[in-house]
Amino acid sequence: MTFQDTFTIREMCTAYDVTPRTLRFYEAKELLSPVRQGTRRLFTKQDRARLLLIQRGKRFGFSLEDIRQLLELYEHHGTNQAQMLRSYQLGKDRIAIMRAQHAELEVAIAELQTELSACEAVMANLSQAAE
Amino acid sequence: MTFQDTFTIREMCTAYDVTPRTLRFYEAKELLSPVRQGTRRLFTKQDRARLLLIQRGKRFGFSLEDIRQLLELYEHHGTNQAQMLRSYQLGKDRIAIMRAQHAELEVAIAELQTELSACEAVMANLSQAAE
DNA sequence: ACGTTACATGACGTTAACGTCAAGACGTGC
DNA sequence: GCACGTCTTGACGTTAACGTCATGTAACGT
Repeated sequence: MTFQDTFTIREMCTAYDVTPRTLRFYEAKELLSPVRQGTRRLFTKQDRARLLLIQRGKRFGFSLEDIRQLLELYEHHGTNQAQMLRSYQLGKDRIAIMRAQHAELEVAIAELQTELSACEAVMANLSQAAE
Repeated sequence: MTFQDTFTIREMCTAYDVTPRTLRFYEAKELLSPVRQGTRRLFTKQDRARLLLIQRGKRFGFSLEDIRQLLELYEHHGTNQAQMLRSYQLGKDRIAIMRAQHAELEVAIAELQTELSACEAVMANLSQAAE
């Protein structure tokens, strides 16, 4: 009784809230590499980790191609030195972008909060005037 | 000698690094509302502020439609009460998303930094082995 | 008056990231 | 052994956010 720690495509879909089409699309774009049992896909633990990174990257506004290149960085197994240096540089650039984004988000959040507070003040006045 | 604080489309493009097509597109989508001098567009100070918010929103991965609705919040001038309440709620939702994104970014940055450090270690070994 | 820019409005093309549908293979219960 | 559900591979459709012409006009220098 060998216990294979793999998910079928349907299991993946319910677990990560995506469609089969999306998973096949990601495979075509070389973001995932499920193994095959006959003709069917079986998604490994690695695929699941990758999918989490993909979804996170998307929330940050990265393109799938951006993400694909970043994934290489997270798996410098069979990569040669030149390849590794490239993805390292790419990671460096990306982390700089993310730091900038992080700082900018703070500003944006503060500004939006100010707007919301102003909005609340106006609405308080309105409801008071209605009495 | 009246000094109009407006930009032509070309001035906007060079100032904000966008194309004329982009500005016209934003106008069509009601994100900008330049005044007209005859047939030509003149972008006001308000348009410039809006454009900055648009570009920032895009960096956060928001769609133009998301941004358009947020812009309404920043200008509750002629809006009625119902309209105001809606954009207020929308702002509430959005700021929650942004806060989550902010927290998630910290994690992602830390993880990526770990990868980069590991990468540096490997590369240091390689260059040492080459001696 | 006239050629040169700068701008205008369509209208069609493009890319990313999937959605949707058609047609076939594959295992599973009965 | 066959109906059924789940999977497969194409292939074409769709939406967002513009790019890229083609064609026309309006101001401006000479």
